[in-house]
Amino acid sequence: MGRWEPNARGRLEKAAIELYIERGYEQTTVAEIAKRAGLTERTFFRHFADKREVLFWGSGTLRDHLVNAVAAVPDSAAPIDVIAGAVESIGAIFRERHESARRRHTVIAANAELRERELIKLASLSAALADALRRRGVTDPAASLAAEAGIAVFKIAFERWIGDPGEPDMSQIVRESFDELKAVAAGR
Amino acid sequence: MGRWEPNARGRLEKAAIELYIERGYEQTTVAEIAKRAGLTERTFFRHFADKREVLFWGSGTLRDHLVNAVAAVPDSAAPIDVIAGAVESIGAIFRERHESARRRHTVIAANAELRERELIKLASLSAALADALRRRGVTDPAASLAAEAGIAVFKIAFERWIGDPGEPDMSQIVRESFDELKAVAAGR
DNA sequence: TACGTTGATGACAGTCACTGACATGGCCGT
DNA sequence: ACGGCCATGTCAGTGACTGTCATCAACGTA
Repeated sequence: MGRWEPNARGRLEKAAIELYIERGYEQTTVAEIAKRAGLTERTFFRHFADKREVLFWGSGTLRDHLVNAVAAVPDSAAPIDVIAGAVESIGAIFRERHESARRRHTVIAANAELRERELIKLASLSAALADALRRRGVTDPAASLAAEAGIAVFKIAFERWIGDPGEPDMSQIVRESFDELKAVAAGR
Repeated sequence: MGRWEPNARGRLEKAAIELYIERGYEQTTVAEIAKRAGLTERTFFRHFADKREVLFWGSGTLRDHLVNAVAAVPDSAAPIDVIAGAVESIGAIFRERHESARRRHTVIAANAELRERELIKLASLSAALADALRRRGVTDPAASLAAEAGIAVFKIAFERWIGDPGEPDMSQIVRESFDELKAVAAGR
């Protein structure tokens, strides 16, 4: 048996999310999170760069998934369809997590600092998508525009998915939203 | 003559920008800003909600301008062209401010907190544009998508304008970028 | 002219996010 | 058995931000 309980990071994450839900993000101190996890404040900051990051550290996985998904699309596809395919494939990741995603989204939506952090994470997804397109030979500004538009679609599709308890498949909503984008951009 | 020097807010803003450029945002304390402006730290926080906001309080003006510009476009225009017209009209505001915009952008780009704040300000512009479209009868998700796409174009056009010292007219770049977006969305 | 009100600022103590430096003590390889 | 490793604890900071009360010129009003 170890000197310490295992999975310190996981305990901190669980404690933080519980407290953010119970009493709100601003009303929760890092000392309280650490105490509930049986650790000290200093240890919290060894695992997470700041009080917000505990809700966002998983976004690296999402970025890697998107980049791999872009690489998997056939070379013949147009940039916007490469992006659409990659964003659609995210649906599988979220399939079993509708309820936890909804809870997390509620916490984030209630606080401006957390919304800021969410936006910069989405911007980093966009930057990664644009990079992946450039590696396929797509030039700027088309690469940046396709990536930004794709993330815009993702944001809107995600909110619709969160708001619809009966729809487990985000991919479907993403597809519809890309079609809407194409219609809007065509001036309809 | 007043009890205090006039234009406290303006002095604070000037001092803050100078210091952010001279030694960087993180290396500048609010106490130093206040001292250079001949005021106290407490007074800084009466004029600006936080240390970042001093670079962003002007964004309300931009939002109002965009909303008015949307209202000024003929009813017959498609949503994406309404947004394009509104975003193009921003060019006039920036025409004489190429150099100060570039300096400000350099400061923001160098710091993650400031980039976060910039993103949430852009998101609030997007929300305002979507509202303005809804008031014209455009329904969701078309309104949100057109607004998000428009802000995405603005971000990209703005960076190109900043990077091109010989191009004083952002409107031209915005127009080209909207055309690129339309081409990308059409699968080209 | 006296006087009460207002509003921007100062002074000051306090909370909390975050950091650097050093100490502790099981674990693991030799 | 020993010695270094590493996750954690401890502690003393710094700096952003807030609440509260004091100050005092300006201004309106009697």
